[in-house]
Amino acid sequence: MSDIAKAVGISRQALYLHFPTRAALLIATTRHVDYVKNVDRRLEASRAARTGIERLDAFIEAWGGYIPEIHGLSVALRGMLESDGAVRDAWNDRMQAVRHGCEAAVRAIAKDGQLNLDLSEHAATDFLWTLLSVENWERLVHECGWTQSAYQERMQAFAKVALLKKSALTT
Amino acid sequence: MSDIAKAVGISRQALYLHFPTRAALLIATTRHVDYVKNVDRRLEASRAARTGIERLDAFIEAWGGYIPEIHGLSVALRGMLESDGAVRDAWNDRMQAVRHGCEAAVRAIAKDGQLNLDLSEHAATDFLWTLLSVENWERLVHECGWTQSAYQERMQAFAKVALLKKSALTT
DNA sequence: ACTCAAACTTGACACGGTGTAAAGTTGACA
DNA sequence: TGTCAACTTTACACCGTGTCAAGTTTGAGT
Repeated sequence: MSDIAKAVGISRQALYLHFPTRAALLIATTRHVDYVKNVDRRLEASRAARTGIERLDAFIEAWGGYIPEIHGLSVALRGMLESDGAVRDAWNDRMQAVRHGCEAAVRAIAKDGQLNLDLSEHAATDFLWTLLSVENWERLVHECGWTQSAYQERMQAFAKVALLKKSALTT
Repeated sequence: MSDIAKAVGISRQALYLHFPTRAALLIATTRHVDYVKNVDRRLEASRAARTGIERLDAFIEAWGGYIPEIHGLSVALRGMLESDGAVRDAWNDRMQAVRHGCEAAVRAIAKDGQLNLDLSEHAATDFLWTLLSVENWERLVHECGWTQSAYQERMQAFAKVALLKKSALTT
């Protein structure tokens, strides 16, 4: 809080006047970033897709491209997940938005009759959502040194082989 | 530290006599758990496998079955990753052991000529390692409610479709 | 130009958790 | 009996979060 106040050029107490707790500041930042970067619009851009596969690709591109922009914030938020309920709620809320995107893509694939027969829609959503987690992005891009475009292409490929039935893969 | 001292039945200061810092205690705990549960032996059980695919399955079974046992500890450790270099080293060291297991499985698959042609051994290792992260296990088992056996089976299936070339998948 | 409220400042303090320091107790064993 | 290690009690320093109170600046409305 001191560091932020210093950076902003106000006193620490003025910061507390605006944001009663550190958690509140982070949550407000999350909301603000959402507003400025317009996550929801990005995620729903994939709605335009006609086929399930197109939708999956579009979703992975939109979300995968968004992760780098929120990464720093997500690290700060995640550091408080256990200790602070409000942060947990804010984080879960955002992650549920991502999950809905995953769910929609899976449903579109299922509608096309192309979902892997071994998976329920629910399990497929769980897996896609997990695959696309910020943590996995961090590991692959930061720790393993994948480029952003390699990340996106490979995730699209992995998602397809995992979620689609075999007959849909040669398409 | 107070809570632990209380639970152990000694004074907080006696605890500091044994472990100079909180981080040291966690690291020592990690070492002890490793010793008691013998991770390395488990992970290397997959060495016996004759084919790459067998090795992959055995590794996922061994590591996947081990995660629940270290999960609580891993949560504590991860909470200190940013702030404490020694914790980071200890954690990275353990994670590198897992990565070596992944690498060995990937190499065995490549030796069989069954590795997905779109992936280098390195990229395949990166992906497998990421797929099998403790964080993903948490998300799927705790948050999504997958059973441990569903986790293991599905991870084996996902790993195979992601890493093997198409001609090896019908086997 | 004056007033008033909101925004902000300074300075102090409480609390909890980590880690340090010092002096005293206990018990084993040589 | 002496001594050494393990432990205890008590006290304190430091840091970060959050609170409180009193005083100052600013600027919008009349």
